[in-house]
Amino acid sequence: MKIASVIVDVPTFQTNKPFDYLIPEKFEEVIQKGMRVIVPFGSRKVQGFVVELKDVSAIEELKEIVEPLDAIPVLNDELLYLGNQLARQAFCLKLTAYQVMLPPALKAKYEKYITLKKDGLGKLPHSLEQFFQEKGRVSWTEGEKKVGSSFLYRAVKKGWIDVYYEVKDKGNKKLIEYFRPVDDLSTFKQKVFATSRLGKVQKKIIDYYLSDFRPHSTTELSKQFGNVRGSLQSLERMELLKSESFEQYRDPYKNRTFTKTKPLLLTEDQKRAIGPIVQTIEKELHQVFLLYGITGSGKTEIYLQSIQEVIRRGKEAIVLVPEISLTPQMVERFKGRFGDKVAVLHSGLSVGEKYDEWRKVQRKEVQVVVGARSAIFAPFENLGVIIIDEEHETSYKQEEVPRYHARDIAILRGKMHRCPVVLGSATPSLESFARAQKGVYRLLTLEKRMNEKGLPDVQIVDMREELRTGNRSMFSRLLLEKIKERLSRKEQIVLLLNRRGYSSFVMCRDCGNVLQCPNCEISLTYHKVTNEVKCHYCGYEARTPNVCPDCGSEHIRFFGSGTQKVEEELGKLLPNVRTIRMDVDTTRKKGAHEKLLKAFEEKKADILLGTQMIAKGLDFPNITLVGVLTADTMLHISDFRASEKTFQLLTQVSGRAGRHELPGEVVIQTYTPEHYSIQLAQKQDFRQFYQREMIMRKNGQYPPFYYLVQIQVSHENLQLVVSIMEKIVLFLRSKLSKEVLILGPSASPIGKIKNKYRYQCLIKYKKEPDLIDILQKVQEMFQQDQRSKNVSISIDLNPYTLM
DNA sequence: AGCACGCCGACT
DNA sequence: GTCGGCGTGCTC
Repeated sequence: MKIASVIVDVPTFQTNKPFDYLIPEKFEEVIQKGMRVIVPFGSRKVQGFVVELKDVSAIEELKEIVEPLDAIPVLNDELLYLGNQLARQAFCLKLTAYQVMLPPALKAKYEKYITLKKDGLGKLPHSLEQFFQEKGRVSWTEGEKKVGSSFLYRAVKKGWIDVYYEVKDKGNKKLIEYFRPVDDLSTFKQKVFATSRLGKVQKKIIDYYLSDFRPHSTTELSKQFGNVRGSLQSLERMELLKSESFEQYRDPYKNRTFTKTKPLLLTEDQKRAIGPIVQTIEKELHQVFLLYGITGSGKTEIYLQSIQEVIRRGKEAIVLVPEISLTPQMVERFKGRFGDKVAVLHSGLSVGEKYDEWRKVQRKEVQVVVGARSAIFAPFENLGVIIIDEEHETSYKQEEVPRYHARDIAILRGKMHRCPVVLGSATPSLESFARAQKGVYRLLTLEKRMNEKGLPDVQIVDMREELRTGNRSMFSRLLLEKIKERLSRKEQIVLLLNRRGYSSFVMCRDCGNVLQCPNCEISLTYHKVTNEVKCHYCGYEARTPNVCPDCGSEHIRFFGSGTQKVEEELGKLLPNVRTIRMDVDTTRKKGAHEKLLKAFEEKKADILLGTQMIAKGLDFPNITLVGVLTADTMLHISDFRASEKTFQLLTQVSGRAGRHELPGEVVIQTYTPEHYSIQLAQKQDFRQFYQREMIMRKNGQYPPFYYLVQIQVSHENLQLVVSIMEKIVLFLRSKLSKEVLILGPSASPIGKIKNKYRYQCLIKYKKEPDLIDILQKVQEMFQQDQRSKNVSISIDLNPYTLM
């Protein structure tokens, strides 16, 4: 095995295949499949993944691998297989697939350097030459700043300077440096005695060691005596002390203690549900379960006890939760039960923290991973169960390039490990429930709430009626009255509004002109605090104009209400009310989400006002009222899942009220009270909603009756976009079967984003065995355009947003 | 991605 | 006649 096939870190389709390299003799024992290596590629050095070892290559002249980057492969055989599968189904590069499966810390960084050649002596500007004298080499960016890139290019041509690349090995592991005495105490004393001269600081350090004879960390010593690095190094040279480094994990939960919990006694309902799961774990069978349990019915306890069984058998478990509900509360439940057997992976962690948590898995120091979508790639090798909580959540589908669904990966892994996959939800996705009905998944149900409490009382308020009777505020009389009632009882309230900012659009009352983003086909949102209008798609910001830019009229008005406006209106109606606002704007900073929730938990506010991010996971005993300000905002977007999403959101948010001793109430305000998704959310009747919605989907030829593929082309040039899209559709029509429905080409619902026009087509199909290969061809056919003209063609299997 | 090579128009 | 723009092809 002297040759390694390597996928290089060059993100283009042209290089999306293995390149062969010779393994130098000194690394023959070291280099394995799945490791990262540095290889020469053209004129530079790049990172790569070894995907195969072999003895012969079709290529005549091979270059040698420079060096390995890992001691243990970062991708095991299963992950390599998953990566290839992912690349195929998500139409992405193998490289990209490997990268999403790994923590971002392992992604290579490159730095371009220049060095001075003999011929360049005296030819460069002073500022640059000085640099060379000081450091010997200069980073390209630094040099560029000094003398400009064109000069540098010329200097390279003239042979004055050399350019080379370095793969930056980021010291990812956090090391703690210790100094320990070289000898035992008596030898140490003798040596000290024999040493003729000791500096002042050195003496202090020696005394410290004499009083406490054990290793001390550099940080500890520095705290005592100031900056002592130099002195310590001298002592090391005198062979009194010796430095040692230990790796230390960055523990995001280090200052938290978790109260140990014991398995709870299961209700009859729960026992019935967990039985089949445990059986499949015991028999080592693959089976997908849909655990349908109403809010508060104790799904988490079933997860916990299934995992317990898995751990007992020496196996491992992955638990996926939606990012947003990965709150301390959730983490606490798992850490409380399984202690340090748990690693946590979510986007709130720093790059280093993620890397450390990931490595705990790699080194088999933990048996459980709780995490968001990408945690499905946790490198366990002996999985006993995979759990996906809130299975219906759209955040399990990655909307960027590798467009994968965590559920699909979970099932793939479940098959390979012969273990169950448990999908849990109070409002399952239609797709999953339909599969359960067909027997593809096995349905398990929890129909009762654990505490035997009834579901909260839900009331619907017709806002048209409110308008007719002269109430033009955002709050119906009923909701306002109930808010006041809770305030006087010192109970807490959650208000949901699905729109951030102040108002959703700005319109001129004279000419009807709506302020639009200059780069996107989207109306601008008014933010009062900064008096700006913003585009939530491209980030465009501008001062709010005083007059209409179209007709010059001063009658510019704001329509629709966002969280900012509601907050303001609340302040006017109830002057002393304490409100916490939670939306993308207030939770941008790291840890802000957590902090706001904590403040609410500690009753520092009466009302929690937020967008859908508050709908999940919070479980505070004092919440007795949930208000949904406008239930219809989501209903009218052009999305075949609009009703489903509305039903899910209303049901989920209703579940926030009255989870404990105090009974809960929910008020839903709407302009379309007759709509079935609102009516059935009131009754919390999932099954009936399912029946109704399935009829709609069947008529509309949507999932779960048809599978969907979205192909989207975007570019600055509209003609180009249209012509490519047309060619694609023509090609598809010629290749796909007659039963397939191809819709389009048509402009995307948002026809332009960031100055790029967007066109799309939709494929609806039931069975199309060659589909992936045909779509792969589409990708290939337009490779040239994608590269040279910068056209982007995205193919999305089972898309979740059709915007 | 980065780089070389080749072709073309524009300018010293 | 040379400089520099871009389209194309190649990197084991």
